[in-house]
Amino acid sequence: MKIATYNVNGINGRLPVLLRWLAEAEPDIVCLQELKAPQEKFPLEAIQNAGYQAIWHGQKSWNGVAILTRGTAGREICRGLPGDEEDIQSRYLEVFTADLLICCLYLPNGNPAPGPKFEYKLKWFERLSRHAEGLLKKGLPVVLTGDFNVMPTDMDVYKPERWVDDALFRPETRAAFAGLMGQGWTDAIRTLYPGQKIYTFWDYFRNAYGRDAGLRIDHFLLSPAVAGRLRSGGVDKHVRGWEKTSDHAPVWIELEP
DNA sequence: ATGACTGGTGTGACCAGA
Repeated sequence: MKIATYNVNGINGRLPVLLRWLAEAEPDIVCLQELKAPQEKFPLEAIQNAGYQAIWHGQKSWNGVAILTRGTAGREICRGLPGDEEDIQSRYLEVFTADLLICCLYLPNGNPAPGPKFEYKLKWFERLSRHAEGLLKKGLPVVLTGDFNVMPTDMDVYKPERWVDDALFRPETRAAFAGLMGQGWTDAIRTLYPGQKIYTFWDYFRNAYGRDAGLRIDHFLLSPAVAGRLRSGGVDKHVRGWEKTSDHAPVWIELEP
């Protein structure tokens, strides 16, 4: 069972890259973020022709998340992060498939910090933690994955001192992530590669990819039952080097059957 | 310290991303 997460940064502009990567990587389940497309502009036909069913939550211009499943369709459990009726941003989607609860998230960027966007990020994080704790307490087999917009530790940033005041790396943000982890989640990629430099995002600016000036901000958090099934994982870094590519690379894990 | 790049929107002296 291969599960992937990929912030595509515009699903329609990225469609050739996405289809090429799907054919190459052959993941069973894919969480996508930053569709940047309204609900009716999701390229369902192309996705279906590639062999996938899709459940998605679009939004004009920004955000947007989707969960693709190979072959059979998943069952939608939750659309939008619970806890704030007034939050209309499309950043969270939950689907049950292959006996797993797949939670696809796009946590707010939060810059500039401090400010209202950073406050929104921290509140969103609180809501996520509350919801995630509920899932754990129910003992569900959960894969909580997506673009968290957090570098958890110094190891996850090419130059930590340059990022200490950034919303992705401020103490409050890292503390929120640490609090979430403290509930009992397993950071799959860090578990597989302890002590290694491993990035999932490279800025379009300043030849960041060429210099390997990256960040690790796309994560897989596994509930205890799922963590015991973790076999392998990685970042498809080469995809970041393709033409017309996203600033993120796909990240994936494989679970024992 | 600043700005560089990209997608979407719509043709902006735009916004937002990270």
